[in-house]
Amino acid sequence: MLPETGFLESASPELVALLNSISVVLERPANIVLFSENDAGDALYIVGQGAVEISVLSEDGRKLGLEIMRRGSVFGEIALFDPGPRTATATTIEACTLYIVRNVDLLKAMRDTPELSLELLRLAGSRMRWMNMQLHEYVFLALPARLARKLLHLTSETADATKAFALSQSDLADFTGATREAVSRTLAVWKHRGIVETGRGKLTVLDREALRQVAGLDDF
Amino acid sequence: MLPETGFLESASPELVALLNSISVVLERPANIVLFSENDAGDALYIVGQGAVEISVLSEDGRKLGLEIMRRGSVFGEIALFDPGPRTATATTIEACTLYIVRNVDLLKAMRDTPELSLELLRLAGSRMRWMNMQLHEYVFLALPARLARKLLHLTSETADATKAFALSQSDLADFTGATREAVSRTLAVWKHRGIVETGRGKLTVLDREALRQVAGLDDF
DNA sequence: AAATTTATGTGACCTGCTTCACAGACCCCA
DNA sequence: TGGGGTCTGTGAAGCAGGTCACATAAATTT
Repeated sequence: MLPETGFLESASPELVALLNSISVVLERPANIVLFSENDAGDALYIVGQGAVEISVLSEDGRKLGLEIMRRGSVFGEIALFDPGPRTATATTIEACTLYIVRNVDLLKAMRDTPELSLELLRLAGSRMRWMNMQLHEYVFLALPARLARKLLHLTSETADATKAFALSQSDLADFTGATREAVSRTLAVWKHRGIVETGRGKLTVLDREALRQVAGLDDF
Repeated sequence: MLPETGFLESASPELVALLNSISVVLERPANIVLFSENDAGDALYIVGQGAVEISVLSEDGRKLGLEIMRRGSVFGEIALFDPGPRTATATTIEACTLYIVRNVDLLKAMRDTPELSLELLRLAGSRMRWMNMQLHEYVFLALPARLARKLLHLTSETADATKAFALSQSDLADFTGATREAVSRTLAVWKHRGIVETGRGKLTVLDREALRQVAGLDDF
């Protein structure tokens, strides 16, 4: 059974029922590449359990992490809308239960039930807004602000915000498009100010308000 | 009558007919803001004649130019898929003939004719691919490569590639996310190598192959 | 518990781009 | 024909972040 969080929370019962009927369950261990940039793609994924990292790669091997998808998140849907190569790479970072929907099955259903298309267009629109925000942040913000935003975002989903979350500084560097050293130095300053606490491979946010300030999210 | 270039070239006769029947013609002089980031948006635009610049702005007034839309281009469609604030600003840079399609009209038609939804989803998908490319270029490429790509892209649409095209260095700076000075220095090097020729407010590409090399588009 | 591996902290230097400053060049129009 | 904008070219200095090079510390293996 599909989860009822994330995009599916706001989806109609009809769409959820449809997805349940045409999706295939897939179990995957951690650290498996689900698909890579430029692969031919013909299916979208829904996360049931676990976590999947979405990233883009440069020719010379650099990586930019975009998002961590958890229970209820939908990804890989560009291939549904416009068949062609994948634009990002998806890798499990925890053992996962995934639901796969092949685009031919979904397109067939959409022809029968136009309402479904409208819901999926809404999904497309929200994904575009999200991509626009990524570009905006990357172009206009310096490293400290980008890092603060990523930390706020990535820790917002854990129920207990004070709990440490598991990402190394190298991972954070990938997610902010910076080097590990630069992240380390920035975190050192914040640690000194009591904003965060760091440990090997984990990090705890102590003062979200201060981070929001660094991120430029307080002045409006 | 709508143009039959750009997205509409690959659209079905049914969709073109529909758009013709529900669109409203709008004439606008140059240098008019059609809509701004964060405006409420409820319509998409199709360019009949002229040119429209799509850009995003930062809080502190900086601007990043994304694209110049010409005959046949469709823009402003995020508001169609997912009603909400505009994610970019659209400004005429030449006098324009535009066709406006209100999203309520289009959504109504889509409910009746599911095939139309599939075509619009394809539009959504291609726009996502394009945004992904923008992010990719901005994150992984240094100024010279970004500038080279923008020049190649912006001059690819003119039939005669050797003809000068009209953009100042400040405009190019906005389109590459750099300063006017940095653009000027880069162009000076290229001019010296015979790759481009510059004039006040205009520029001619003499050696597209050399630009492609700088852009990193030749090694594969 | 020693040895190996992997993550973190930090100094020193380098570089690409920004910022500031100004000098010329072009263009419009009085 | 000349005078005030608006572009363009270029120098000098500053700086954020990258690169390189280790030192240390925490986990993992043997």
